[in-house]
Formats: sequence, structure tokens, C-alpha cells
Amino acid sequence: MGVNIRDIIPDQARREVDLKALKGYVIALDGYNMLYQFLSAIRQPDGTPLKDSQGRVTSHLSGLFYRTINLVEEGLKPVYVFDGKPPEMKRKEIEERVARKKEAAEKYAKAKESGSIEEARKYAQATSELSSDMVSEAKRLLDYMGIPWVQAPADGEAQAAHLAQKGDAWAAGSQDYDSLLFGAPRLVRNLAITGKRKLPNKDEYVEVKPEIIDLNAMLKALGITREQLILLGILVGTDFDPDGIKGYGPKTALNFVKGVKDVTKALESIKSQLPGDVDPFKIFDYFAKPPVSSDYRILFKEPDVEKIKELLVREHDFSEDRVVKAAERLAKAFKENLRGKQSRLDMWFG
DNA sequence: CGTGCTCT
DNA sequence: AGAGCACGG
Repeated sequence: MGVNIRDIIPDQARREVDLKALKGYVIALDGYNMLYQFLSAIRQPDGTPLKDSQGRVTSHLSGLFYRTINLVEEGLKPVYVFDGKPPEMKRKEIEERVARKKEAAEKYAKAKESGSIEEARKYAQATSELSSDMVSEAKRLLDYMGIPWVQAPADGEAQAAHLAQKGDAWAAGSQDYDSLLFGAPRLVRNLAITGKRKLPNKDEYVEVKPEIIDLNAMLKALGITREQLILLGILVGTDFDPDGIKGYGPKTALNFVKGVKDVTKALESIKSQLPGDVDPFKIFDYFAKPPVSSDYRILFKEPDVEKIKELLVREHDFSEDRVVKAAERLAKAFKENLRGKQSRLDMWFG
């Protein structure tokens, strides 16, 4: 589920903003991460996702369609980045995910049997799995909407970080923090979930706003380099060494890496504390110089309302009224906010 | 997650 | 304008 460094992000390096503040910025969104959030969240009370008349899941398309339109209406310029082939060293994490989903599926069946709706929903969400067909249809929808997407050779967060480093995007957008380890100068969180949200099991509402994290401000405030940040990630655990090293949470790991002068020596010293098949040097290199592609172009086009209708209404039984209305909003927003508009690239944190 | 309606 | 709720596919 990505590297967990939430607890050490310094306040000086983060800023909560309104969506409006992101007007004019290209943001390289982690497509898989976004689709997963929609698939997990857009469900009936008992956990059933939205489906078309043939039983195919459509929650991810609904979320992607309406959310992207709202982002574009606010003037944000989204580019979706999709994962390619995961590296071999991610196998353990992927296997563990499969096991977690299987377990969730069993608990879901039990909860449904016992009539516990809320439990059922919780476990149904945890079974969420994106198929390659679902990703392909999301790409098709983006094509029809005129929203660009980029295919990553490997990790999508690495590719998003690459776009941001090259200045083709202002920031990476994801709920996970990995893009910071991959060198993204800025990370924007909460772009799939902005607005008032009910807290689970509570009668309380919180306002969720986009959160910007600035890599340089973060490294400066923590007093570490990006190399030390990657080392920190390996200590607490990444998708490539999911358990990390016993005894190291983010804070302990921060203290440790602050004392590290020679990263090579540090990697050598932690090697023996990791499972035999986990090579910290390989993980370090993967974050420091990940496989990325420069063969992409970011072009915002006029939406094709007929094609959108064909996909969502004809093929997937969306309501024609709603789809046409939303597509027209998108066409208007394209003309006002995207067509011929220059992207903003200015900095925020000095 | 979102839209869209009702009620205040 | 904004909260609450039903429903979308």
C-alpha cells in the first residue's frame, strides 16, 4: 500500500488548499490509485458496486467521469498515469494483497449471511480489485473526454514523479507517498475525495481538502537528503520489502538515517536484517533511478460527447440525461480552462 | 464516489 | 445556502 511516512511529514512542508488554488496546474494523477479509490468507495450500503445490465462493474467509470469533470471545472489540468509491469521484487507484496482480498471475501460472505450490512460493506470494499479490462475502459473514457493519460513502463508513481521533475506536470497526485521517494518535487493528496465526508462509525463530518507536500521543504525541515529519505522508506517498509525492518517506525527510522553519512554502508549494514531474497541496494536504485518513459505527450482535447455516450450509455447503461449533462459541462470547462491556456509552473514553498 | 431532490 | 437522504449502474 505504499510507504508509510505520514507521521513524519513536517507542517512546514504541507499545505491544505481549496481546489481552486490548483487552477492552471497540470497534475500527474496516479490512475490506478484513483480508480481503486472509486471502486472501493462507490458502493451500495451492503457493499455491492455499481454494475451494468450484464453484471460488469462500473463504479470506477462513474467516479472517474464525474470527478474528472469537477477537477477540470475548477481549472485543474489532470493527466492520468497508469502502471506498467510491476518489477519482480514487488511479488511478495502482490501475493500478500491477493491473500488479504481472499480473506476479505470470506469475511464479506459471512457478514452478508449474518445480515450485518455495515460489516458487509467494509469487507466488500477490501475485496476491491481492478481488472485489466476495467483499466482499459478507463483509458478509453479518458480518450473520449479529451483528457491525456501516460502509460508508465513500470511504476505509475515513478512516472508521475518523472513528469513533475521534467516540468511537464506541476505535481504528482496520489494518496500514497511513494512519489516523494521517486523524486516528485510536489505531491497533492486527496484529489479523489474533496469535500465533506462522514467519519466511519461516527456521526461526525470532516472537510477534506487537497493537501500539497513539497519535497524540498520536507527534506530541509527533516534535515535529510532524498537518499536518506529512500533509506528511511526501506527501514519502515515499501512495496518491495513490505515488512521493513523490525523495530523501525517512521520516527525511529528518521533518527537512524539522520546519523547516516554513507548510504552504501548503511544499506550494507541493514541487508542482514532483511529476508534473504530482499536486496536493499536494488530497492534503493529503483527509487533513485526508476524505469520511466519520456515518450509521451500531454494534449487536452475537446471531448467527444457522442463517443462518451456510446461507452457509458450504450455499453454500460448509464443514464443518458446525466451523462449528456456532465459531458456538456466538460465541453464548457474545456473551452474555458484548458483550450489554449498556459499551464502554471510557479513554486509555493520558496 | 457522485447527482439531484426535499426540506428548512 | 446548506443539510439530509435516496439513488446511480
